[in-house]
Amino acid sequence: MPELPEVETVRCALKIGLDGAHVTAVGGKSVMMRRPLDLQLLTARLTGAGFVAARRRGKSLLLDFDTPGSLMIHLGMSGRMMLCDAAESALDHTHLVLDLSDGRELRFVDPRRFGLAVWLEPGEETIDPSLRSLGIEPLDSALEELLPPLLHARRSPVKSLLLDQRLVAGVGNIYAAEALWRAGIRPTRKGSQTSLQRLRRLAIITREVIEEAVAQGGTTIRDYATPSGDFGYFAVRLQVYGKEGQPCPRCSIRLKDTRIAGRTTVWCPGCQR
DNA sequence: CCAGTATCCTGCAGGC
DNA sequence: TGCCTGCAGGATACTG
Repeated sequence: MPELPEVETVRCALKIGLDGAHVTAVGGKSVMMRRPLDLQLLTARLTGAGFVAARRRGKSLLLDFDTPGSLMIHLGMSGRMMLCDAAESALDHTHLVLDLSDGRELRFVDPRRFGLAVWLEPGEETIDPSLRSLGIEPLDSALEELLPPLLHARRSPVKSLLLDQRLVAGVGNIYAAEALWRAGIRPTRKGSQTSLQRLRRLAIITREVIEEAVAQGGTTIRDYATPSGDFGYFAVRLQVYGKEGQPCPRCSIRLKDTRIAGRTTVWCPGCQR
Protein backbone atom coordinates (compact mmCIF):
# COMPACT_ATOMS: atom_id res chain seq x y z
CA MET A 1 0.00 0.00 0.00
CA PRO A 2 2.20 2.74 1.21
CA GLU A 3 5.09 4.53 -0.39
CA LEU A 4 6.76 7.66 0.93
CA PRO A 5 3.84 10.06 0.34
CA GLU A 6 1.37 7.79 2.13
CA VAL A 7 3.74 7.25 5.07
CA GLU A 8 4.45 10.98 5.26
CA THR A 9 0.72 11.70 5.32
CA VAL A 10 0.28 9.20 8.16
CA ARG A 11 3.20 10.77 10.01
CA CYS A 12 1.67 14.25 9.83
CA ALA A 13 -1.70 12.93 10.99
CA LEU A 14 -0.13 11.12 13.96
CA LYS A 15 1.97 14.12 14.90
CA ILE A 16 -1.22 16.15 15.29
CA GLY A 17 -3.52 13.37 16.44
CA LEU A 18 -1.20 12.07 19.15
CA ASP A 19 -0.25 15.49 20.52
CA GLY A 20 -0.45 15.32 24.30
CA ALA A 21 -1.47 11.63 24.29
CA HIS A 22 -0.29 9.09 26.83
CA VAL A 23 -0.27 5.33 26.42
CA THR A 24 -2.21 3.68 29.25
CA ALA A 25 -2.02 0.09 28.02
CA VAL A 26 -0.72 -2.04 25.15
CA GLY A 27 -2.69 -4.86 23.54
CA GLY A 28 -2.80 -7.10 20.50
CA LYS A 29 -1.59 -10.53 19.53
CA SER A 30 2.03 -11.62 19.24
CA VAL A 31 1.77 -12.63 15.59
CA MET A 32 4.53 -13.31 13.12
CA MET A 33 5.00 -10.34 10.86
CA ARG A 34 8.10 -9.62 8.81
CA ARG A 35 9.68 -9.96 12.23
CA PRO A 36 7.90 -11.33 15.29
CA LEU A 37 5.68 -8.77 17.00
CA ASP A 38 7.06 -8.67 20.55
CA LEU A 39 4.11 -7.49 22.64
CA GLN A 40 5.93 -8.09 25.91
CA LEU A 41 8.70 -5.68 25.02
CA LEU A 42 6.30 -3.13 23.54
CA THR A 43 4.16 -3.28 26.67
CA ALA A 44 7.17 -2.83 28.93
CA ARG A 45 8.48 0.18 27.01
CA LEU A 46 5.25 1.95 26.05
CA THR A 47 2.94 1.62 29.05
CA GLY A 48 2.70 5.07 30.63
CA ALA A 49 4.75 6.73 27.88
CA GLY A 50 3.80 10.18 26.61
CA PHE A 51 3.93 10.85 22.84
CA VAL A 52 6.63 13.28 21.79
CA ALA A 53 7.24 13.14 18.02
CA ALA A 54 6.59 11.28 14.77
CA ARG A 55 9.44 10.93 12.30
CA ARG A 56 9.86 9.16 8.97
CA ARG A 57 12.81 7.59 7.19
CA GLY A 58 12.04 6.17 3.74
CA LYS A 59 8.82 4.19 4.22
CA SER A 60 9.38 3.67 7.96
CA LEU A 61 7.60 5.58 10.70
CA LEU A 62 9.43 6.32 13.94
CA LEU A 63 7.35 7.28 16.95
CA ASP A 64 9.13 8.89 19.90
CA PHE A 65 7.87 8.99 23.47
CA ASP A 66 9.16 10.52 26.69
CA THR A 67 11.13 7.34 27.27
CA PRO A 68 14.40 6.31 25.58
CA GLY A 69 14.02 4.42 22.29
CA SER A 70 11.41 4.54 19.49
CA LEU A 71 8.58 2.55 18.01
CA MET A 72 9.41 1.72 14.40
CA ILE A 73 6.51 0.89 12.12
CA HIS A 74 6.60 -0.21 8.51
CA LEU A 75 3.26 -0.63 6.76
CA GLY A 76 4.41 -3.21 4.20
CA MET A 77 1.81 -3.73 1.47
CA SER A 78 -1.40 -3.67 3.48
CA GLY A 79 -0.56 -1.98 6.76
CA ARG A 80 -2.65 0.81 8.20
CA MET A 81 -2.59 3.02 11.29
CA MET A 82 -5.93 3.95 12.84
CA LEU A 83 -6.66 6.54 15.48
CA CYS A 84 -10.15 5.94 16.78
CA ASP A 85 -12.47 5.77 19.75
CA ALA A 86 -11.87 2.71 21.94
CA ALA A 87 -15.55 1.82 21.57
CA GLU A 88 -15.18 1.40 17.81
CA SER A 89 -15.00 -2.27 16.91
CA ALA A 90 -11.61 -3.41 15.68
CA LEU A 91 -10.98 -4.57 12.12
CA ASP A 92 -9.68 -8.06 11.43
CA HIS A 93 -5.89 -8.31 11.60
CA THR A 94 -5.51 -5.60 14.22
CA HIS A 95 -2.12 -6.63 15.58
CA LEU A 96 -1.14 -3.84 17.93
CA VAL A 97 -3.32 -1.53 20.02
CA LEU A 98 -2.09 1.38 22.11
CA ASP A 99 -4.77 2.54 24.57
CA LEU A 100 -4.58 6.29 25.04
CA SER A 101 -5.44 8.32 28.15
CA ASP A 102 -8.22 10.25 26.37
CA GLY A 103 -10.29 7.16 25.53
CA ARG A 104 -8.95 6.70 22.01
CA GLU A 105 -6.76 3.93 20.62
CA LEU A 106 -3.93 3.84 18.12
CA ARG A 107 -4.27 0.62 16.11
CA PHE A 108 -1.89 -1.06 13.70
CA VAL A 109 -3.79 -3.22 11.22
CA ASP A 110 -2.03 -5.32 8.59
CA PRO A 111 -3.86 -8.22 6.88
CA ARG A 112 -0.91 -9.45 4.85
CA ARG A 113 1.60 -9.10 7.69
CA PHE A 114 4.39 -7.86 5.46
CA GLY A 115 4.67 -4.92 7.85
CA LEU A 116 6.68 -4.35 10.98
CA ALA A 117 6.18 -2.95 14.49
CA VAL A 118 9.43 -3.07 16.42
CA TRP A 119 10.78 -1.38 19.50
CA LEU A 120 14.18 0.17 18.88
CA GLU A 121 16.35 0.73 21.95
CA PRO A 122 18.49 3.90 21.96
CA GLY A 123 21.25 3.50 19.38
CA GLU A 124 19.57 0.65 17.51
CA GLU A 125 18.25 3.06 14.89
CA THR A 126 21.65 3.26 13.26
CA ILE A 127 22.21 -0.50 13.20
CA ASP A 128 18.75 -1.87 12.45
CA PRO A 129 18.91 -3.74 9.12
CA SER A 130 15.84 -2.05 7.66
CA LEU A 131 17.10 1.46 8.45
CA ARG A 132 20.88 1.38 8.28
CA SER A 133 21.23 0.76 4.55
CA LEU A 134 18.58 3.20 3.32
CA GLY A 135 19.61 5.54 0.54
CA ILE A 136 18.96 9.22 0.07
CA GLU A 137 15.56 10.77 0.75
CA PRO A 138 13.81 11.87 -2.47
CA LEU A 139 12.86 15.17 -0.81
CA ASP A 140 16.53 15.92 -0.06
CA SER A 141 17.82 18.71 -2.32
CA ALA A 142 21.05 16.72 -2.84
CA LEU A 143 19.08 14.03 -4.74
CA GLU A 144 19.86 15.28 -8.25
CA GLU A 145 23.54 15.40 -7.41
CA LEU A 146 23.89 12.08 -5.58
CA LEU A 147 21.47 9.75 -7.36
CA PRO A 148 22.49 9.95 -11.06
CA PRO A 149 26.03 8.55 -10.61
CA LEU A 150 24.66 5.71 -8.46
CA LEU A 151 22.14 4.72 -11.14
CA HIS A 152 24.68 5.14 -13.92
CA ALA A 153 27.00 2.62 -12.23
CA ARG A 154 24.38 -0.18 -12.36
CA ARG A 155 23.32 -2.54 -15.10
CA SER A 156 19.78 -3.19 -13.82
CA PRO A 157 16.71 -1.60 -15.40
CA VAL A 158 16.21 1.95 -14.07
CA LYS A 159 12.84 0.84 -12.74
CA SER A 160 14.48 -1.73 -10.43
CA LEU A 161 17.00 0.87 -9.34
CA LEU A 162 14.30 3.36 -8.33
CA LEU A 163 12.67 0.62 -6.26
CA ASP A 164 15.96 -0.25 -4.54
CA GLN A 165 15.65 1.34 -1.09
CA ARG A 166 19.44 1.30 -0.67
CA LEU A 167 19.71 3.87 -3.48
CA VAL A 168 16.63 6.07 -2.91
CA ALA A 169 14.48 5.59 0.20
CA GLY A 170 10.73 5.74 -0.24
CA VAL A 171 9.94 5.28 -3.93
CA GLY A 172 7.62 2.34 -4.66
CA ASN A 173 5.85 0.84 -7.65
CA ILE A 174 3.36 3.66 -8.25
CA TYR A 175 5.74 6.60 -8.12
CA ALA A 176 8.53 4.79 -9.98
CA ALA A 177 6.17 4.23 -12.92
CA GLU A 178 4.90 7.81 -12.82
CA ALA A 179 8.37 9.36 -12.58
CA LEU A 180 9.72 7.29 -15.49
CA TRP A 181 6.76 8.24 -17.64
CA ARG A 182 7.15 11.94 -16.86
CA ALA A 183 10.87 11.71 -17.56
CA GLY A 184 10.26 9.90 -20.85
CA ILE A 185 12.55 7.03 -19.88
CA ARG A 186 11.78 3.41 -20.77
CA PRO A 187 11.62 1.44 -17.48
CA THR A 188 13.67 -1.44 -18.92
CA ARG A 189 16.53 0.84 -19.88
CA LYS A 190 19.63 0.02 -17.88
CA GLY A 191 21.09 2.61 -15.54
CA SER A 192 24.45 2.31 -17.26
CA GLN A 193 22.94 3.05 -20.66
CA THR A 194 21.14 6.18 -19.53
CA SER A 195 23.04 9.46 -19.73
CA LEU A 196 23.85 11.33 -16.52
CA GLN A 197 21.89 14.25 -17.89
CA ARG A 198 18.74 12.16 -18.28
CA LEU A 199 19.28 10.58 -14.87
CA ARG A 200 19.55 14.04 -13.38
CA ARG A 201 16.23 14.94 -14.95
CA LEU A 202 14.77 11.69 -13.60
CA ALA A 203 15.97 12.56 -10.09
CA ILE A 204 14.37 16.02 -10.25
CA ILE A 205 11.12 14.62 -11.62
CA THR A 206 11.04 11.88 -8.99
CA ARG A 207 11.17 14.51 -6.28
CA GLU A 208 8.44 16.53 -7.99
CA VAL A 209 6.13 13.52 -8.20
CA ILE A 210 6.71 12.65 -4.55
CA GLU A 211 6.18 16.28 -3.49
CA GLU A 212 2.92 16.52 -5.42
CA ALA A 213 1.70 13.25 -3.96
CA VAL A 214 2.52 14.38 -0.42
CA ALA A 215 0.54 17.57 -1.09
CA GLN A 216 -2.44 15.43 -2.17
CA GLY A 217 -2.25 13.20 0.91
CA GLY A 218 -0.91 10.21 -1.05
CA THR A 219 -2.66 7.80 -3.41
CA THR A 220 -5.65 5.67 -2.48
CA ILE A 221 -5.92 2.69 -4.84
CA ARG A 222 -8.07 0.37 -2.79
CA ASP A 223 -7.68 0.60 0.96
CA TYR A 224 -5.10 3.19 1.90
CA ALA A 225 -6.42 5.74 4.38
CA THR A 226 -5.03 8.13 6.98
CA PRO A 227 -5.36 7.30 10.70
CA SER A 228 -8.69 9.16 10.77
CA GLY A 229 -10.00 7.36 7.68
CA ASP A 230 -9.39 10.01 5.02
CA PHE A 231 -8.25 9.02 1.52
CA GLY A 232 -5.36 10.33 -0.57
CA TYR A 233 -6.18 12.25 -3.72
CA PHE A 234 -3.14 11.72 -5.92
CA ALA A 235 -4.93 8.89 -7.76
CA VAL A 236 -6.63 11.44 -10.01
CA ARG A 237 -3.20 12.58 -11.16
CA LEU A 238 -1.84 9.15 -12.06
CA GLN A 239 -0.95 9.03 -15.75
CA VAL A 240 0.18 5.43 -16.24
CA TYR A 241 -0.05 3.35 -13.05
CA GLY A 242 -2.96 0.93 -13.42
CA LYS A 243 -3.78 2.26 -16.90
CA GLU A 244 -2.37 -0.42 -19.19
CA GLY A 245 -4.26 -0.62 -22.48
CA GLN A 246 -5.36 3.01 -22.30
CA PRO A 247 -3.94 5.70 -24.58
CA CYS A 248 -0.85 7.52 -23.35
CA PRO A 249 -1.89 10.99 -22.11
CA ARG A 250 1.12 12.46 -23.95
CA CYS A 251 1.28 10.64 -27.29
CA SER A 252 -1.90 8.51 -27.42
CA ILE A 253 -0.02 5.26 -28.06
CA ARG A 254 -1.50 2.33 -26.15
CA LEU A 255 0.18 1.89 -22.72
CA LYS A 256 1.89 -1.47 -22.24
CA ASP A 257 2.57 -3.47 -19.10
CA THR A 258 5.71 -5.48 -18.49
CA ARG A 259 7.03 -7.28 -15.46
CA ILE A 260 10.29 -5.86 -14.14
CA ALA A 261 11.89 -7.27 -11.00
CA GLY A 262 8.66 -9.13 -10.32
CA ARG A 263 6.52 -6.00 -10.36
CA THR A 264 3.99 -4.89 -12.95
CA THR A 265 5.24 -1.83 -14.78
CA VAL A 266 3.08 0.29 -17.05
CA TRP A 267 4.81 2.44 -19.64
CA CYS A 268 4.41 4.02 -23.04
CA PRO A 269 6.31 2.49 -25.97
CA GLY A 270 5.71 5.72 -27.90
CA CYS A 271 7.33 8.35 -25.73
CA GLN A 272 9.42 6.49 -23.17
CA ARG A 273 12.82 5.79 -24.65
C1' DC B 1 29.77 -7.60 -5.05
C1' DC B 2 25.81 -7.78 -8.60
C1' DA B 3 21.36 -9.20 -10.76
C1' DG B 4 17.31 -11.84 -10.88
C1' DT B 5 13.80 -14.92 -8.73
C1' DA B 6 11.03 -16.98 -5.01
C1' DT B 7 8.72 -16.19 -0.92
C1' DC B 8 6.22 -14.50 3.07
C1' DC B 9 0.38 -13.50 3.76
C1' DT B 10 -4.62 -12.31 3.03
C1' DG B 11 -8.21 -10.55 0.02
C1' DC B 12 -10.31 -9.79 -4.10
C1' DA B 13 -11.43 -9.87 -9.12
C1' DG B 14 -12.08 -12.53 -13.08
C1' DG B 15 -12.68 -16.86 -15.70
C1' DC B 16 -15.06 -21.08 -16.02
C1' DT C 1 -23.23 -20.05 -6.45
C1' DG C 2 -18.30 -22.06 -5.96
C1' DC C 3 -13.63 -23.13 -7.13
C1' DC C 4 -9.30 -21.84 -9.12
C1' DT C 5 -5.69 -18.64 -10.60
C1' DG C 6 -3.21 -14.61 -10.43
C1' DC C 7 -2.29 -10.27 -8.78
C1' DA C 8 -1.84 -6.37 -5.11
C1' DG C 9 1.12 -0.07 -2.55
C1' DG C 10 7.16 -4.37 -0.06
C1' DA C 11 11.42 -6.36 1.54
C1' DT C 12 14.65 -9.99 1.84
C1' DA C 13 16.75 -14.72 1.51
C1' DC C 14 18.46 -17.20 -1.74
C1' DT C 15 20.48 -18.58 -6.34
C1' DG C 16 23.83 -18.29 -10.09
